[in-house]
Amino acid sequence: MVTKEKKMPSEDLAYAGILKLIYERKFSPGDFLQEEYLSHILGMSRTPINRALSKMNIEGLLERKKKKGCFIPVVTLRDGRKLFTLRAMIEGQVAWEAAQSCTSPLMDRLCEINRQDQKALKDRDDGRYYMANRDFHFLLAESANNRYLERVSKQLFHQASIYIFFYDSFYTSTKKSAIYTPEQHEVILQCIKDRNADAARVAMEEHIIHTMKMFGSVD
Amino acid sequence: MVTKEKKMPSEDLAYAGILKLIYERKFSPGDFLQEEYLSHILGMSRTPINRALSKMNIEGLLERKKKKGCFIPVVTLRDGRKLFTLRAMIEGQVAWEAAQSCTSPLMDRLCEINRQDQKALKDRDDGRYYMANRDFHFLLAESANNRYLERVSKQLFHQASIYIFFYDSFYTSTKKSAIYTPEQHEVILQCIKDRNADAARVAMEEHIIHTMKMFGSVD
DNA sequence: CCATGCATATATGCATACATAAAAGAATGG
DNA sequence: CCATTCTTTTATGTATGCATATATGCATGG
Repeated sequence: MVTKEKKMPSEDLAYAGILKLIYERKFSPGDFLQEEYLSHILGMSRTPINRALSKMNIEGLLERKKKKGCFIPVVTLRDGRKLFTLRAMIEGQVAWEAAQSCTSPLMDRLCEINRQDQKALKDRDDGRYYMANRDFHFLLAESANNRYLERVSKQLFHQASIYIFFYDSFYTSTKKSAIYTPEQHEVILQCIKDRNADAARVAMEEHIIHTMKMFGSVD
Repeated sequence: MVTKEKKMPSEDLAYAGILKLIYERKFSPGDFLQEEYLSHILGMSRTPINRALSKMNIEGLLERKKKKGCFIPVVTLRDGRKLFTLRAMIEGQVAWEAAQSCTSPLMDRLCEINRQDQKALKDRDDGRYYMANRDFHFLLAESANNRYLERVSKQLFHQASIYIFFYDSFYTSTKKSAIYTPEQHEVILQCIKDRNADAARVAMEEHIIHTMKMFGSVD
């Protein structure tokens, strides 16, 4: 056979599937995610669904009440500002450390991802744009060569997605917040390429705060 | 009946039980934690054990290999320094925010915990000392009134425990690193009481770095 | 004697049945 | 007519049996 499709574990499929449902806006803040329903939709038993939901809960993507189930978090703009302020701090540190330890092949991949980002934005393909943006922040987190910082950075990104998916779309346009993203990413990459760690930190902090202001300015 | 024991969910009992086994040093770095063995020891089925292990894995307390199981992480001093540097940053921020939002009743509880801390240290009761120390950092994390910062702070504390439990005992004495802890906690509390956020941050950063240096100075 | 392939053992991944707790609704008493 | 309590409903929590992937050891061939 030509295709070398490795059979993915059901738990991972469940995680990806539920995440997909969330960012296709099949649920709203406060909505209840029933295990049986999800297991029916995704074509598997409750076990991997439950484990995926647990993971999302611990990562902060979902609220969970004992013996009740999982819910899409109802978040306030005030909380959102706290999250993005923390993200600015953490991802600023990521950029700072990446500027010191990032290798050339990683830089190339980051540039490539940023090109895809730009292309998806041009094509107005929201799904691909989200993926490329996520890939950029995740690969940068990995480039910092610090397992603890990487984990925290990825988790905060996931949590921020809740705001991007819901809040942002209610008050402003996603496109508005995205339109300057690729060029800001470009600036960050240039600082890292120059091994200017302090500048990389500042550029990243500004990028995160800019993203926050897109939905944080409405209350 | 006098005691109002609410029946704890098995998953929580499993989590607490496994954590207890870890900090009673029943396992060493690299050791394999077999689900069936744990379910036998803790007197429950594999299901809650598996869920507790998943939680610990996501929190970074355990390594997990697909279709293999969970292991006590094998960590290096180099990684340890990265972790404690990050903790200094995060808990410094916790202290800073707590200094602005901490209420009087919380302050009283923090002082009370610190007294227990001191007492446990005097009695050379390692278990109670660990619990009191954990309670101090956790309650402070809650005092910051920032759900995201709280989550990150608690997770990093858990991960740091791995170093405290294993590394520290191999090279130095636990008592040595603990002996100045209550008075450092006292300084932090005083800064918070004075609403001096910047001083609270510095005091906390120094406290974390001090803890790190107890085992970070041997390589 | 070493390398490669296969068989077997073992522990996790998954599916399913049942137990249990929380919430909603009905019935009864004030 | 409202409040309280009991019943019923419903979805999660837990236990268990089977499927499956990984690793180990043995056998066989070069």
